[in-house]
Amino acid sequence: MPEGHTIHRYARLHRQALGGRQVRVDSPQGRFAGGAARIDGSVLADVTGYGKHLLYHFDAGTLHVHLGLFGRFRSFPTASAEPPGAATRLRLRTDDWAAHLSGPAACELLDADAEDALLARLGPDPLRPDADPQRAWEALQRRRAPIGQALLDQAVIAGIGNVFRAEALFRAGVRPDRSARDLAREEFDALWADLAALLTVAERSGRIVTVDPADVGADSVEEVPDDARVNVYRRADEPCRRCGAPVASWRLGGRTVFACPVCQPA
DNA sequence: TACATATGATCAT
DNA sequence: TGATCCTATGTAA
Repeated sequence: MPEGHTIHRYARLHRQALGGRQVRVDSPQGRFAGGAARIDGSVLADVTGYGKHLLYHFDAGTLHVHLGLFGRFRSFPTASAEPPGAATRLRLRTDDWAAHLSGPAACELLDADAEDALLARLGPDPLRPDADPQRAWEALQRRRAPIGQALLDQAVIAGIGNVFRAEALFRAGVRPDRSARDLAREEFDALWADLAALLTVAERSGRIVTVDPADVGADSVEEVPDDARVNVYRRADEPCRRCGAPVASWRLGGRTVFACPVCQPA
């Protein structure tokens, strides 16, 4: 679930449902009880997403949430909300609407310095209007790591995860183990623009679709079936949708990467 | 019931 | 590079 599109989608939905209102905050699980008590009942001025980080700007303090690999929100009209499970680290509620968070890697209050430090270590986020791709280009010039590894580094580009790495490199025809600094500027520009486009579609729809709908017999992104959404991610040994060659996978930067050996030549 | 795996990141070695 | 943390899910035993 959680790459940058998920975070920005939560930010938008939570801003819409809870923004500008007094929010009840608690921690049914108990592990965030102290922090929750400090912001409980204060007004949620805004919710912002930056890369894979969510910031809830309460009058009484800033709440930082990072979903990690497992974190997720469930939301419901308050009247029909299910009882919070034993793993519900954080619950946000108004009279109308409730969100339950489980499994986050981070759920904590940040002071202004900590918030600045957090944002300072992130690269530009393609989903943010203020993103400066030049910073990402310069960061890539400084690395000798492969591009597939650099793309997962949040200090290079914020918000990219394992699915978008595999899919954007496939669409760019770039092999993940090529050196980051060997990318041509035109290749980088196209990659950035494609990441922004893919993330935007995913933020709106709530799912990652990186195939051309026509390639899988669909008329629109919405009509692409769930089992045909991506080109290479988690499709090891299956035929490439473009050329039919078996999709390859290997470990890169501690994660599994997927690529077509033919469409992404060395 | 247990195990493997996962769209993440950090810390130790 | 490996261990570790967080939770849910699907498959094997």
